[in-house]
Amino acid sequence: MTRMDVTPNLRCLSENRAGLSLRERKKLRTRIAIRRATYRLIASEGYEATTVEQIAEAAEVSPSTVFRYFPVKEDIVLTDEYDPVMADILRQRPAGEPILESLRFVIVESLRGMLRDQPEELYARTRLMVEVPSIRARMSETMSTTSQLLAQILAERTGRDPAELELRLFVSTVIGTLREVTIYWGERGFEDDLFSLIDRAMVVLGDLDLRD
Amino acid sequence: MTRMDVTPNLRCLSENRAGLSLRERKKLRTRIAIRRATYRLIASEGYEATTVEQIAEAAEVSPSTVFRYFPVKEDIVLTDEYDPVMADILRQRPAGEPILESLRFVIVESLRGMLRDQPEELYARTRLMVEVPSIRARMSETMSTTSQLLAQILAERTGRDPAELELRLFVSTVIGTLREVTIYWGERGFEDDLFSLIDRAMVVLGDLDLRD
DNA sequence: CTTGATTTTGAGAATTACTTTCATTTGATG
DNA sequence: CATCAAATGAAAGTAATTCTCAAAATCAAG
Repeated sequence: MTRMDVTPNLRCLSENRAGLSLRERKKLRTRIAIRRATYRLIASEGYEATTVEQIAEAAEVSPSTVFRYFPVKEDIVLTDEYDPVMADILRQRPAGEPILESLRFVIVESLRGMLRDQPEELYARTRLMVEVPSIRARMSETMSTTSQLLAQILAERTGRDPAELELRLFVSTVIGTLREVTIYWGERGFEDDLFSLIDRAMVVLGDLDLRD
Repeated sequence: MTRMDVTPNLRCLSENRAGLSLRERKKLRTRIAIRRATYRLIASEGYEATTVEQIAEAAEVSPSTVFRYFPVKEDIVLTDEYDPVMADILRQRPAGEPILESLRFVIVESLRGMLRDQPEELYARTRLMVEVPSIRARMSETMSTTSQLLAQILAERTGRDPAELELRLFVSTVIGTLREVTIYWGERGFEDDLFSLIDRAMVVLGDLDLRD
């Protein structure tokens, strides 16, 4: 809800404490504390075995507060603030650039950002995506939201109808590919170079393009 | 668990009562009763508002039994027996056929079958997919299983490694497209012709193909 | 058709995610 | 400091899901 007013810094995300009121900073701290506690507990106990009560205790807040910040347990682990980042990157792409290329750029840049800022979180999240079906499922939902957002932006840029089937399919295919690549990467223990995998994926997408 | 021994008839699925023991037939009847009761209740009360207890009562079984048949509430609504059907259709495709064409055929034929055998269920399910996020999420998971199954078959046919990234991406893209098209279809109140939508989707996928 | 083995079912208790409500605390502000 | 609005915690409630165990149904032999 309050996410809109924070212009996201492409560099460091959850550290963005500049110019926030005491209240806001406290909220941010709580949010981070909950997430940290969760990742810690999950790492030692596993996802299912970690109850919200434990998380609350570890983060030194009440269970109600946890639910206030993250309505669904899975959200704690997969809510990321990268949607607006991706949106920004996409908006900065030249209008004439082929759509596939724009999306590739967005994906690569976002991943690069995540790997730079919070690599551990990216690994942890990917691991969860591979291991916990409910998280994987929810992640797909998240990505489908991302997909809609990007489609919206591309619609503006190309003057298409954002609801147009073809555009939706195009974007969701690319995002779906990102999902698959990430899972593949995680399944094989992060041994491959993520960006090489993305390159291979792009080859498969080949000259997928929107025609008129 | 017992699903493997039933060679699925391409014509009528849940009616396949031939040569089953009393026990098996009874189980099948229970399964169908639960599903029917669920769809009925959902139609009048909505998905979230329908509790498993109500379902159990309506189907005249105990809640435990419901959970024994469908471990997760969502399963009642989205478990379908079409995976083996799709697999069979795919296996019958000529080895030389382009993969995309094979998959298109599988999709079109399966949908045709569903529309013929249980159109109401297809509509109901699609409606749920559009309206209930948790179902949509789970449906994606289901489709990803389907996707793996089909990839496996295609791997055998083409002599590829079933775990190969490119193959996985290819199949999951096509299945993901089916998902999107179905949602699109449902969002617009089933006004479009489903098969025309699929044709349009195939145009977007264009000459997506696996190269070596 | 009776008996004993096997399967399926139902009853009930326990866990846990999630919701809702309300009183209390805390930061923002004049 | 006094006041208002937002944030928190406490507590009770709902519903999904799991587990356990005993009763009932089916099956396979004799």
